[in-house]
Amino acid sequence: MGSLDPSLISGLPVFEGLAATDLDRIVGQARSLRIARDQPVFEQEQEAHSFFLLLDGHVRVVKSTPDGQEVTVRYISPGELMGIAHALGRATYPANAMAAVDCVALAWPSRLWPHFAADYPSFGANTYKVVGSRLQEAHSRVIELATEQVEQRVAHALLKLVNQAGRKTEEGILIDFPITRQNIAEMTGTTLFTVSRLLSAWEDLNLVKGGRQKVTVVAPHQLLLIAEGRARKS
Amino acid sequence: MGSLDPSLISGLPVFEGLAATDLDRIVGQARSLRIARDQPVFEQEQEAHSFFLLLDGHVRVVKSTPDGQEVTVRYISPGELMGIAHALGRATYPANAMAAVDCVALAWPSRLWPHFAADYPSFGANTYKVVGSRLQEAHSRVIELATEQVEQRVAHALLKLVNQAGRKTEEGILIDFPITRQNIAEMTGTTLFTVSRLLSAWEDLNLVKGGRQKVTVVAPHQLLLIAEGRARKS
DNA sequence: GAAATTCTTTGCGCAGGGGCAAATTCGCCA
DNA sequence: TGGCGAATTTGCCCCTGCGCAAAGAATTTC
Repeated sequence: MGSLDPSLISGLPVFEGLAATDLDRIVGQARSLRIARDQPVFEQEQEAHSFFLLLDGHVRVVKSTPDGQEVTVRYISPGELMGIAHALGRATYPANAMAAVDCVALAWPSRLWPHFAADYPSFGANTYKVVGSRLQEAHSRVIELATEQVEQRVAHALLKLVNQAGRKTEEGILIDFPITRQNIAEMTGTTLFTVSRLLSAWEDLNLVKGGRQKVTVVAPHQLLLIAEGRARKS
Repeated sequence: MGSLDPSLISGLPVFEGLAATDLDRIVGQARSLRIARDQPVFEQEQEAHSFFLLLDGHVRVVKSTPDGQEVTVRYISPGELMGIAHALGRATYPANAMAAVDCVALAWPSRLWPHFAADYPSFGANTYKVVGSRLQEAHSRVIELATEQVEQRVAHALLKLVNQAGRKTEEGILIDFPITRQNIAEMTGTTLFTVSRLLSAWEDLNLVKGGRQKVTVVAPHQLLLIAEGRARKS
């Protein structure tokens, strides 16, 4: 067990409303681990032996279809839970999780999950809230996919990324981990070609700035207009 | 309060593991209500005053986008919970629910929800399982929308409907409530025109049998081939 | 029973966006 | 520093599936 600063952890939403001593007991049972970039945190269909709290880095959660296509379910940011299969009533992980950059996480054996939920009601309630809000997110994505054009969806995806992992630079807001056109395509249900074309077009309009495995959003407000389908159609 | 047969209710998954006396206390606090066809059960953005258990009928849950498009989130069948906004940490309903046929439901005031979850742990656990499985369903739909063609998605939708609300007839399996091409389109992110064309084509192949607000699946297995993209592409 | 509504079908046109190939650029590693 | 592999761009083609309009059934209403 490494030397983790509890003050960094106690402020997290997952632990809200938890007594300090309870927090200690929970965190005390975790092991901390480091995951190198491009290494899996857990894998689809594997037995869900652990659940995790990401402390640092970014994790890409991807579902693979039987025929080999991949769909990115979400990106995990620091402070978020992942691999909580047991909170969904599953014994296996529903997706692959890959470290997008070098990461640090806490891990608990899954068998502790029911005890935590029972012994520390606010922890239980908090994690169920997580599941609830992910359900709402998922519904939003269904609606986006069902009603929006590719251009809008890609714009939405960029804005989401920037809000959740944006870092200010002098050029604009940079997505703070390596991300390929293919990755963006997997988030939006399109192809890397179409994403590339869109980014090129937006770069011409000075809305974004591209780069290898890199996107910087220059004009978020304009992008929002596109995302909402309110952009002037040239 | 009407005269409801508790034996019909005690077998439901939501109440699994619940002592008979606890079940009585829960059901005793419900009011039962009848909802006429095409009447709302609850409406998007309304304060979530109640949550419901559908006893009979079918309810269509639809989300409306700001620009007026509608996406069907799911169909509720007898025995299922609906309007459980509070289990998602919401104070308002996230969608519109319309009775697809005349329905009977139980309703509890939402403020009882936390008490139920606390006082009857298996009820709490069961409902969280519901949320968990709906999250998984939602992810499946995201994947379908992101990776499958319209033809596959419509085939999937029909099979889903038939599994959840199919009634055997001499012609095949009939979807047991009125459903329009438009409704199917809203489930699959396409247009009523495309759905109509697909159904016409499938009718020519004797896979389904259409009708006004009616669909009968004649050859589920063939339809499954289409749904999985394994149909011979003529 | 006639009219009005609602749902469905189908033709026609076309654009959004996927697929593929080839060229190019970038970053890394030896 | 030169070369290799991965990521990206772009051109070209074409097909899926949407939009619209108009016509045709099936129901409901008066």
